[in-house]
Amino acid sequence: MTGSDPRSYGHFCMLAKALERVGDRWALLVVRDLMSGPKRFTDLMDRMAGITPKTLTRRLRDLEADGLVEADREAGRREVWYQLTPAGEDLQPALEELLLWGLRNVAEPPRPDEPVHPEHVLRALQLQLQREGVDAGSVRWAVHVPGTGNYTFTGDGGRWELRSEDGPETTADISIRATRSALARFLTAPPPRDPHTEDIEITGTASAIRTFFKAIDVFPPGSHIQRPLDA
Amino acid sequence: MTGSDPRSYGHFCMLAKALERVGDRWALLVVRDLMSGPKRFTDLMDRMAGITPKTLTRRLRDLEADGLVEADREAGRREVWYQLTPAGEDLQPALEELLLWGLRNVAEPPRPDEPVHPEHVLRALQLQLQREGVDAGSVRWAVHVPGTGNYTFTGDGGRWELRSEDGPETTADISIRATRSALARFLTAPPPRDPHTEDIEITGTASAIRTFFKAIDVFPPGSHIQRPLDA
DNA sequence: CTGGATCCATGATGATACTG
DNA sequence: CAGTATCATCATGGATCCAG
Repeated sequence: MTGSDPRSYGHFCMLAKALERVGDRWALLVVRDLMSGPKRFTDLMDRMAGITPKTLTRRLRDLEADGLVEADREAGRREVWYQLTPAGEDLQPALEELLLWGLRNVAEPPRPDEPVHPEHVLRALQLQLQREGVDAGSVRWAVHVPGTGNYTFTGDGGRWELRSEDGPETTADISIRATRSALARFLTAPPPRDPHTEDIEITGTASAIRTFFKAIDVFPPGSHIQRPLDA
Repeated sequence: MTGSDPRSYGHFCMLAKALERVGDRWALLVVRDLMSGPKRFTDLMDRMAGITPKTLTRRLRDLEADGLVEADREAGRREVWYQLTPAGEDLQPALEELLLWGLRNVAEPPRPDEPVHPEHVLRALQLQLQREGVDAGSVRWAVHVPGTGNYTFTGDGGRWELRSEDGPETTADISIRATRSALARFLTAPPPRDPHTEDIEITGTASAIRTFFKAIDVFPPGSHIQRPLDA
């Protein structure tokens, strides 16, 4: 009412001001997908199944105007690359806490028709391992998901990292190969997990595989403590 | 086809699932104001200037359905008290990170007509002191703001707390008395601050007041490191 | 092909007034 | 005190189309 901008809350509260910038529908999901590096318009369209081009355009323009996103439009090049500014990257702690809240409070198994991007599942695993302080020594896990690229999961003394690998497969302690949905089902199922699941292939030394299974026992959260019995 | 609920993102991503529950407009501001204790409908209306009763009702019903908020409707009593469930309280880390992001990235001084609630400003100060690890020993500051109640700010070895005081004024090292907007202007102005500002009254020993001013030098963020000099 | 824009439908939100 | 009712507006979704 007071503010010239109807989308403003008009409160002198930094949470309200934060939400004025990232509170719109899809906004934080755009930031999430740009967190792993610059992307093109169609890259973002692919990852965010369900968004319309109109809405994505609007979100990118808003985020750009608020200084969270930067568009690289090089002359003579077709593609437009969107990337986060420092202010955008600075949202990482908030995104992590929101993701962990979702992990703790709305953990539902994936529905059969629900699109799954490996990066989102692996990111959840990484944050949970980090949060629980799981220390599996110095390990390196390669994850291969046909159609969405390869990921490398590394742990070193309680510190975990997730990287997307564009190049050829690198050496790793274990190698996991699965479809998108199989990976999601495997990781979201409560322990104990079956090392010989049909639809997922894990290779490596028996010792490395045991280390892997022991580490991911903390995922999903609460599963190693207790399981509520319902759907 | 994909989602029976049109408000669902339809992604298997815990951040998306979190945003399905707290991503609606005003939702996180409701959670914010319930974080300091149970409130009535009109309490929330007062704090969230600009929300319409229809929208507040809708948000409370949604949050209740999602298990974040609980309504106490005692028979024979007019008032309805809303409070957070454990899942709702569990949002505190996420709210704190979002607030700190706002503090770091959109720090604007309050506009003259902008309603200010002391709790929001003091909460920002608390989080910043905590985040910066400021240790002022064991201190107790009383804040009196006519019309919005009293607050007690306590610090003990790097750990800071903010409480709303319903009862009479308790003993404290210093006592701050100001209007809403004066308090906001005082705290959001970059240091060095003037201990003898006209529109704010600070009482206590000279030593205690020095401790106070030194502690709040970290607020707002970045102000104690460097100030951009333009023009 | 990428990176959008346009048209239309609908649901969410805002403004204002009123009620059990 | 705690909402509901009504109307207006805006953001978003769905589908299609277009320019470089």
